[in-house]
Amino acid sequence: MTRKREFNSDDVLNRAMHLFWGKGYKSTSLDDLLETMEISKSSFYETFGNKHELFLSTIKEYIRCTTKPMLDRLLVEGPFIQTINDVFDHIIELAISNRSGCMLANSAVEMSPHDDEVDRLIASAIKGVEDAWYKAIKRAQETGQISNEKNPRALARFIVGSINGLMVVSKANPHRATLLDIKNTVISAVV
Amino acid sequence: MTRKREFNSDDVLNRAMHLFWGKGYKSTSLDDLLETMEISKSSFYETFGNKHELFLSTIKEYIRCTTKPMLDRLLVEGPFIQTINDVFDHIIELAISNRSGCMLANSAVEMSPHDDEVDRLIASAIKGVEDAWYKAIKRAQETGQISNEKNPRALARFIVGSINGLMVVSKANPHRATLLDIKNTVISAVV
DNA sequence: CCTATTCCGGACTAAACAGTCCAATAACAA
DNA sequence: TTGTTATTGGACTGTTTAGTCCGGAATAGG
Repeated sequence: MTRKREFNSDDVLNRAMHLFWGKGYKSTSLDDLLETMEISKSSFYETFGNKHELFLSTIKEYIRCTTKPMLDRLLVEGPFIQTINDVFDHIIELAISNRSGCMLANSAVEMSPHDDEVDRLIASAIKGVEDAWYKAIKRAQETGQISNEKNPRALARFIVGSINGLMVVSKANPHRATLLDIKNTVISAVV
Repeated sequence: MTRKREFNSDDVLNRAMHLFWGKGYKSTSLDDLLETMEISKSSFYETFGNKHELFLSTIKEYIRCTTKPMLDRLLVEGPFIQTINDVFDHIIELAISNRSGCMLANSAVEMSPHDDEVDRLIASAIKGVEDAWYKAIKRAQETGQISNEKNPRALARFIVGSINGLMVVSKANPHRATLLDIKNTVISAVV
C-alpha cells in the first residue's frame, strides 16, 4: 500500500539534537541540519514541521535521553555523598570532553527571555531537576546523611544553580582542576 | 580643517552593548544595531570596523562598566559576609529586573567554543573575577573572618561558578525566592 | 503489471543578512 | 570664499536564510 520510511526518525532527531546542543538555535542553519540529518528538505518539513518545532522536539529528546538518566541516578540506594559525587564527576567529564555544556542551560541563556515556548519547556524541565534533587535530599535527611537543620528546597535549588554554573564555567575554562574545586565546595556545602 | 564627529562614540558603544547583552551576537542584526545606535552604516563601519569587532569592543565595555565596578566592591573594608551578601543581592536584583543575565556568561555560552577571540577575552575576564574574589577571601582569612582551613582558590572558583549559575537559573526561573535560596546556601558555604 | 501512496531532489521565492561604495554635505582653516 | 577633509545617507551587491512546491522515483498491495 505505502512505501516505508527510509530513515530512522529517532536517529535523525538525535543528530539534530547534537547539532543544536553544540551550536545553539540561531547558529544552526537549515543546511547544517539537512546535511547532518541526511534527509531531504521535503522529508524535513514533512516529518518535523519546521526549524522551531524541531528545536522543541530536540529539547524534549535531550530531557529524555540525558537529563532523565542523570536524575535516575539519584534514585539508586546508597550513600548520598557518593551519589552526588558520581553525578558531578560525570558532568565534569562530559564538560571537559566536549564544550557543548548542557543543552537546557544553553537554550535558557539563548532563548528563554525571548521565546515563550522554549521558556516554558526549559523552566518545567529545570523544575523537574530541582524536584528530583529535593527528593534525594529529603531521603538523605531521613536516613541521617544530611542534617535536618538544612532547608532541603534551598539545597536542591543550590545544586541546580551549581550544576548550571559548572556548565558555564566549563565553556570559558574547561580545566578539570577548576571544575573539581567547584564540585568539592558544592558537596561540602550540602552534606 | 576637519568636521567634528556628530555622535558620542562612548554613548553609541554603550547602546550596542545593551543590545548584544540582551539578544546575543547572532540574534542581533546590523539593522538592529544601526537603529539603536542611531548612526549611519558608513559611520558604523568607519568607527567600529565590523559587527564582530564591535562585539569585542562591547564586551570590553561591559567589563569596564559592569564587571569592574562589581569587583571594586570587594576592595572596600568591612565584614566580608556583608560584602558578599551585598554583591549577591545586587546581582539578584539585576537578574530579576531584566532577564539579560550576565553578558560574559551569555557570550561564553553562545560563542566561546566556536570563537577564539571571544573565548580568550571572556576567559581572561573570568580569571580576573576569580582573582578578585581570591584576594578578598585571602584577606578575610587573614582577619579571621573565614577559616584558614578552607582553600581560598577553591572558594573563589566556587563563587564564580555560583554567580554564573545564578545567572542561568534567573533566565529560566527569575523568582526572588529561588535566587535567595541559592545566595544563602552559597554564603553559608563560604563563611 | 497497475495503482495508490509516500518519499525526495532540486528549483524556486522572498526576506534578511553583512558589508561596500560613492556622491553629497558639513565644518573648519586659510 | 574657497579648498580640504571627515561624515553621512542611501543605493547597491552577493550571500545566506527559512520555507514552498512540484514532478518524478520508489515501494508496496492487489
